[in-house]
Amino acid sequence: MNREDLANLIFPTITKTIADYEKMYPERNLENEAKVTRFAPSPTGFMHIGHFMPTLINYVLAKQSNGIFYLRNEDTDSSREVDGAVSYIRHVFSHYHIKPDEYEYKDLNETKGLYAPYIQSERKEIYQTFIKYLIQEGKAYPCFLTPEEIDSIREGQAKDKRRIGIYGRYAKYRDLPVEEAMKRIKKGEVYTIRLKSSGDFNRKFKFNDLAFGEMELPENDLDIPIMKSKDGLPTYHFAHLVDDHLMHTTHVVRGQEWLSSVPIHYELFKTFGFKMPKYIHIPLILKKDGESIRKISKRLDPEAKMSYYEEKGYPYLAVIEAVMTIANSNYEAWREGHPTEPYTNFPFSPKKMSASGALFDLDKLDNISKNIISRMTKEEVYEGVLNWSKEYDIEFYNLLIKYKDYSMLIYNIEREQKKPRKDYTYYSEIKEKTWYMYDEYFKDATITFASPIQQVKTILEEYKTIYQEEDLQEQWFTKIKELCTKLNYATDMKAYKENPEKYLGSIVDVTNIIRVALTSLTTTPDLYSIMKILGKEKVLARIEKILVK
RNA sequence: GGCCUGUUGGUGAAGGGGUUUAACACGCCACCCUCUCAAGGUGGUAUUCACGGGUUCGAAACCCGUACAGGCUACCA
Repeated sequence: MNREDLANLIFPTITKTIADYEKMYPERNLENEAKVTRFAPSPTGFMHIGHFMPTLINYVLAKQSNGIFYLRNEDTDSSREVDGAVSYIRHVFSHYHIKPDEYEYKDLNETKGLYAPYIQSERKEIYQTFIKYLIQEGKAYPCFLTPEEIDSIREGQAKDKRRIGIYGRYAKYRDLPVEEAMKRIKKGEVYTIRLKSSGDFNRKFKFNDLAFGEMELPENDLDIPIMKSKDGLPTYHFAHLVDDHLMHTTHVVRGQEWLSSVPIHYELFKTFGFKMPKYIHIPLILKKDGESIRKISKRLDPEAKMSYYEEKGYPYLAVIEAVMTIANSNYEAWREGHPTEPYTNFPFSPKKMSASGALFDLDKLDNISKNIISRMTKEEVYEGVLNWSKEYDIEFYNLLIKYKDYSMLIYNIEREQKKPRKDYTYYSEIKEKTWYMYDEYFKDATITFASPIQQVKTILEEYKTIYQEEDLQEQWFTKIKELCTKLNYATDMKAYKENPEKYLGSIVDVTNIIRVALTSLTTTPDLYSIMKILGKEKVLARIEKILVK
């Protein structure tokens, strides 16, 4: 009886070798500097902003180096799996125009890429081949510790203030004779496979993280589980080793919470003699909660969910720009110098990444978004609102379809100029800011004036007589001033403020009466533009409606 | 408890020993412009870089300690 027999007892159906798989998944044929990156989520919840940042960085790194960005589904924990998590990722990717070069969508029966399967639960045999090798080499062993035993070990360690985990003398089964192990397995005892660690916790090794720089970490000496008893699937650490080796990942971009697992990964790669990918650990996105700061939470913070941004109707690029700004401190400066280049051209530098967690600033996002919308053409704005309303406001959507050109005129107010208006922050806001332009909504508006109704009527009566649709802006404004003079309103605020008792009011009162009559609101974009778009018929009808009351 | 990482305004941050009386952007405030908004313009907004020591002619920057925050410490990823 030897380790070979033990390996065969545990994995009777595994006949391939590691070399076989390395042949099946050969080196990628890419340029020298090309980076191979991946987004490898576990489908245990819906994608949130904390996933989005690493996704973007991975994507940018691959794109700008003519490399490969692939999607891998890390579904090794079936008990925590959430329905729809994978299709939601697909949705987010398509919403943000992120196209993975390789992926596997089981529900669509769609696979792309030569390193498939990209779903971990379908790679069981591959992992087991690697584990079998370890057993043969005596570098892994079946462990018969029960959960209860492990709990009591942990309790004991905590009580004695010792390091917690299965290592050294706590690793009860690491030196169990092969015969004994086989006997127990044959008897049907439940076991997990653990790595037989050769590390020494008191020894340090040097590790270079591309974001954090060089650091010294203690070697791993934990006999970590690499295969679960329940279904023979590997744990995260082991799957990471196998997949990133076979898929030839060059750069792993992941959240900082993984930094403390590096010693495990280091040992795993060393054990097999595989080259480690480069690591870029990125800061967490945090949230201020009263006085304290914590990791952003899907449960507590609506803005953590990717759906938040879609529902509000931020242009997809606004969210990307905002995240890039957090990810790399010199992104904004680069953007200023390259206003029209795709963000994927940004020379991303891991060294320029902050090492501490960052609060996600929604004000900044709003500002970025406003700027992006202000630089769009009227057609692009229309497209944006249309797509948004199709999902979230079907009534408005129908109106937009009906009044396409008319709506675009509204979006074009003060747009085609050097410094365009910036009043739309996101698409969901546009209806709130333009509804009065549509009779369908305006008919139900309540109209109240700040000035006495007699004054209102006088002004509107007079205005009706001077209003000419074809007037140019300057002509229109001259007429307004003449009207002011005629009715004893000051034509400019300075004059009015100096002698308020001399006048009935100022030009502001006059224009605001017209504004309210036409829109029901006291704040709108330029009145002249609004009237141009409404057209003579609507303008007069809306004025008449007030006069007859 | 152990290990790891961090700490510069309200936010993201630049800066890695003297050119910093701390850049830039967002926010906020004030004023200007103005038919109301949105913009735009001008200016203000950290008595000083978590704290305490040290090194130095000189420290936000280098060293040590402390505090605080976060992460990990699962047959979760």
